Amino acid sequence: MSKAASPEAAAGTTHERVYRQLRERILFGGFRPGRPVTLRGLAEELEVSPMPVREAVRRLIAERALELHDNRRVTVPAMSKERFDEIIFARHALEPELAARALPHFDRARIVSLRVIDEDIDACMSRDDAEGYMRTNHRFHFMIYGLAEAETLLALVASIWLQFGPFMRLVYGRFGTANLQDQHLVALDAIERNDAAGLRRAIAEDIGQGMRFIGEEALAE
Amino acid sequence: MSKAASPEAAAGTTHERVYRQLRERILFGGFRPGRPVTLRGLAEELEVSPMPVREAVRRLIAERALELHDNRRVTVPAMSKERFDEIIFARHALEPELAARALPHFDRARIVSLRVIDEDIDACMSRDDAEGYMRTNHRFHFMIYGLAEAETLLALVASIWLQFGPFMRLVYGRFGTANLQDQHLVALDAIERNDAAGLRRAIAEDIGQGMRFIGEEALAE
DNA sequence: ATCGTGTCATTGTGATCACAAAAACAATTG
DNA sequence: CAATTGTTTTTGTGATCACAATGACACGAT
Repeated sequence: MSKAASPEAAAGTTHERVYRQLRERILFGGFRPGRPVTLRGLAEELEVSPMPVREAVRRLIAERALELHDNRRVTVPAMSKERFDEIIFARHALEPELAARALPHFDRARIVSLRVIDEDIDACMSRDDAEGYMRTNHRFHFMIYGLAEAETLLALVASIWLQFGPFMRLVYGRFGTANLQDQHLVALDAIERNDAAGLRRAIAEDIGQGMRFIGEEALAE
Repeated sequence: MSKAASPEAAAGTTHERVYRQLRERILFGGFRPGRPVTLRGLAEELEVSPMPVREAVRRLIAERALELHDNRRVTVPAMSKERFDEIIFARHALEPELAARALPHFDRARIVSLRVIDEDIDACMSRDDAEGYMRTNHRFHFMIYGLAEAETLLALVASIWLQFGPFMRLVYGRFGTANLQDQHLVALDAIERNDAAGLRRAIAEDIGQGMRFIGEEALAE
């Protein structure tokens, strides 16, 4: 058993732990786009030496979750209309497929926990809990995608989520989450009916609607 | 002007140079899949200290061009039928779109140089020059994709190419490139006719045919 | 011969230091 | 007061060292 583990190999190292912490912050809104991120600053904050931070940051730069400017300064990338458009396209191109591939691997227990997650999402939305909404929404999608047994595609999608995470947070923080609709019930029904085409449509619809809301609110041209 | 450059920021650093060298090797067949890659070994070979190699390797791991096992050993990942299938899907999902987006940015000069590249490809194929074929084929595709002005999508595709590069090389080295067909002329004609749908089809066809050849030869189940 | 066992070399990881470039700040000038 | 210059601090980069874990290898027992 010397093969790399699915989520991540070489677990237990410091830079792995740092990587996860930074990743969480990026996904769920710990960083504000444009604000510079310093190695020593993070190191002190996370109480580790600058070294593992360097490796974690370098990795996040490669995943396009952070951006290295030619001043050698590192920031969370700002969103542009063009970039946002590319992200929407990539999500539409990959995520419905991932969901469809996950379909055969669902069982009763997984569907139940997916419904529980969805209820959490609704709860967060109604109490306008932006971070909670993002966390549970992320969990909902990646619980599905993770069942697809398609690591390569999953990695692509994970990288994409890292890229619009901070921006999404910004929008929800400004405009609230209360007037979002829950599109996930349609997906859940499709899963229970084992309806691949329906699931694809539901995921695509969820992406289109959620991203349209964000785009219209924050990227008005 | 403090924005990051398109291809890469912080150019001129040692780890950037090392990164490019390793990337070249991976794309065009310097490494054999499964063979372990050591930091100190590469450092000595490239005549740099282990430090920049560490950063470059970490970055390539994040791009899934290298794989970090839980023994903490780094290798070029082996190809599997499942992974290959995911790669084909992702290429079909992204590359035709990139080509279509590049279409408005073509001019006479670019079309000419694209034809020149295509002639080089044919030359390499007929003399069974596997590495030359891969280099020119890569240049052909990324000259098109690079015109799309879609950095986010381009990065996804670049990562995918890094993942099947070493495997492709293995196949061509074993079975030769002589019996490949040139599918690029169809694409070139579509570009000249400004025919987006036709270009999409041509790129998709090129992917399907090339990958099918590789898959059938090397991944017979 | 084959399997265990102990030794030794090699590896990735993390810490620390040195340095040059960049940014932040202060003093000075118009 | 605004803009500019000069100084100081902070930053990323690269080098080197220490260390624990892993792999390679030779030796010996069954």
